[in-house]
Amino acid sequence: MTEHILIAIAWPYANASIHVGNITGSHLPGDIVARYHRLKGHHVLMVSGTDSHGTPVTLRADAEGKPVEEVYKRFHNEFIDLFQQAGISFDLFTTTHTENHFKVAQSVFLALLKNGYLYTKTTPQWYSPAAKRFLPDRYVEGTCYLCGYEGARSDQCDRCGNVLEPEKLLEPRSKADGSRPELRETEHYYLDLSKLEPDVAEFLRARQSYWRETVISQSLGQIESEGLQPRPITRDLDWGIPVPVEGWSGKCLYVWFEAVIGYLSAAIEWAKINGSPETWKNWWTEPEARAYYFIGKDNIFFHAAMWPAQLKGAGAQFLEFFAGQPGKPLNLPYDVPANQFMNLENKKISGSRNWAVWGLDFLTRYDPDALRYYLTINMPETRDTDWDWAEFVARNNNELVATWGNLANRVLSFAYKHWEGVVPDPGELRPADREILATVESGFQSVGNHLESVNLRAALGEAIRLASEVNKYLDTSAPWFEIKTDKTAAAKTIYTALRCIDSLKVLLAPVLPFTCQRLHDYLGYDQPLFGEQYVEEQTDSLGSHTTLRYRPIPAGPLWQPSQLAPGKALRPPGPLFKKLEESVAEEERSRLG
RNA sequence: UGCGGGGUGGAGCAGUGGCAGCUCGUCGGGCUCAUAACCCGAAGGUCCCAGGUCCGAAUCCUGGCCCCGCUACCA
Repeated sequence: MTEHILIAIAWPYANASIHVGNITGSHLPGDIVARYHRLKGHHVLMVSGTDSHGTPVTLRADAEGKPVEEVYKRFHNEFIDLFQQAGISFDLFTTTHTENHFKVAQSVFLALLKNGYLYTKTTPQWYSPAAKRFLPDRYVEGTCYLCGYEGARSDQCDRCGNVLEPEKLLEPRSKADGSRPELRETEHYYLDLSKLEPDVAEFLRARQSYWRETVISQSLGQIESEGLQPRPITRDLDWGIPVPVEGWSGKCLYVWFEAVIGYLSAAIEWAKINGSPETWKNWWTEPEARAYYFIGKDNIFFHAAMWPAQLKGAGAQFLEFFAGQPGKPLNLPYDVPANQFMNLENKKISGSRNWAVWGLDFLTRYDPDALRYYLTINMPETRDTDWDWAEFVARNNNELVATWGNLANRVLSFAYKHWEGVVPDPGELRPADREILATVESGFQSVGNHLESVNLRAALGEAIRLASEVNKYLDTSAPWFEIKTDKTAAAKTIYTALRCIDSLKVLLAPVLPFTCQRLHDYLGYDQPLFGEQYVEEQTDSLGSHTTLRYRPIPAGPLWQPSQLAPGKALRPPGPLFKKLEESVAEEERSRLG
């Protein structure tokens, strides 16, 4: 049966480049699961985009003396470049700065308003007369009214560790320009999360059995101990989505509220530019559809508690405001398999200190599948992990190159050399041949189950273990010996081994799409394993924005054991991976900091 | 202070009640198809410490010690 799978990936913020921690945290795991479901023949919709709004972007633009649009677009285009090179195969990677997203976000707001989940409240906020704007709490520094520390942020003191009431800060100054802000009254909308708390708790309890422990404890656990408090969802800002209420000009939807709505608006945009504007509903309002959200641990509460509250609160009324007619309510997340963090050489990644491995920079020196392999086998699924350059080199050489790459290469070159470039005819297979085939083919269940439940390390480990089984089989059968005395026996061995690597190619393809495609070509196939990524410009009333898209191949399940036919023509093989010098570790370490 | 995550052979990790496992490294052997790759074997652990529960604990309970994160625009 064909399923609809929504792969929702965290939206990178438009004020910093993407590093390996970001990639292993959300983009790569999402892509692996998406590719797996595509191979299964399911209908996958994988979306994300650049989170373009908010104060940090405007401050950065001010600092550079450039228009804010220019700054967000620079990062947006950089993200697209990286995702294309790394094979992060979004059906649509867009941005929050689109006419469509504005309308979708405003419709969610209006639905919540109509359903009685919003209220307004007036509070004092720090206002900068110099910059003529309100400042976010963390951009106001001053003296802590509890301990007297002079470098406290208005919402939190670094020295005494207390959470502060921003308006009580002494000697306030703007972090942007040092000027002295003043308190001004301002009115904002609040999402009454306390009203939605029972719904959110029920939603989480229903999923408790299969969600990651860390995610449950940080969402359900926190709600049970502290409850859900109302939160403001608007800000005094001009770079963002206007509040769709008369008399509220100069105020925008708060980024935490608005950006997550991108998962919905991107699906809608995708359907629209595909010329089938209603199809997004297959993923969003059909209850059997499953939505997976790939995020880092810092985002757990927003995705596992707040976003479900927004969706539940908007409910069927979303369509009333968006399309002018009522419809089904929106689907809540099926799973939020959040990852922990990846450190770098035992220290926390820090962009500003250049303690980071940047995605684009990495790909100028190494291949994308080497990156994807190391990030997957070392993915922070249950705890923080560490990127260690020496380990990267060792795993690349010992596992990727030696166990898997060498297996494919030795089988292919032997076959190509001794059977004039075609798959040998094995005749009747021997018990040992059938046994190794059964072992490898069991991977479609075992590896598949791991991918299905988003245990990607385990999935990859299992696939590599199966490759190692084939190496043992080859050693036992020794076709290089058989060929001297009994070419028929060697044909059985090599045919069997070819079928094994043909199957392993599929099992590994979600993690290693580039090299598996190469192997697929060597094995003589003409149809590709996956569709292709391409860049396309979209135009709307806000101007134009670049999108990264994916052109799928005709549907049909490829996730099944090899059916390699004897006599099939092979193509001249070559090594799939590059072995790395051990000196690489030291060279790379010297780039840090 | 508080909250969270950890302490398992040289390194990195898996393992939540039943003979302690994986990858790498080390040592010895085999093979020569393959990117000096592949295969076999060996050495190496009081599973942080001390109590407790249990027929039985790395795994559960109690107490203690140590490390890391939450404190910076930074996932």
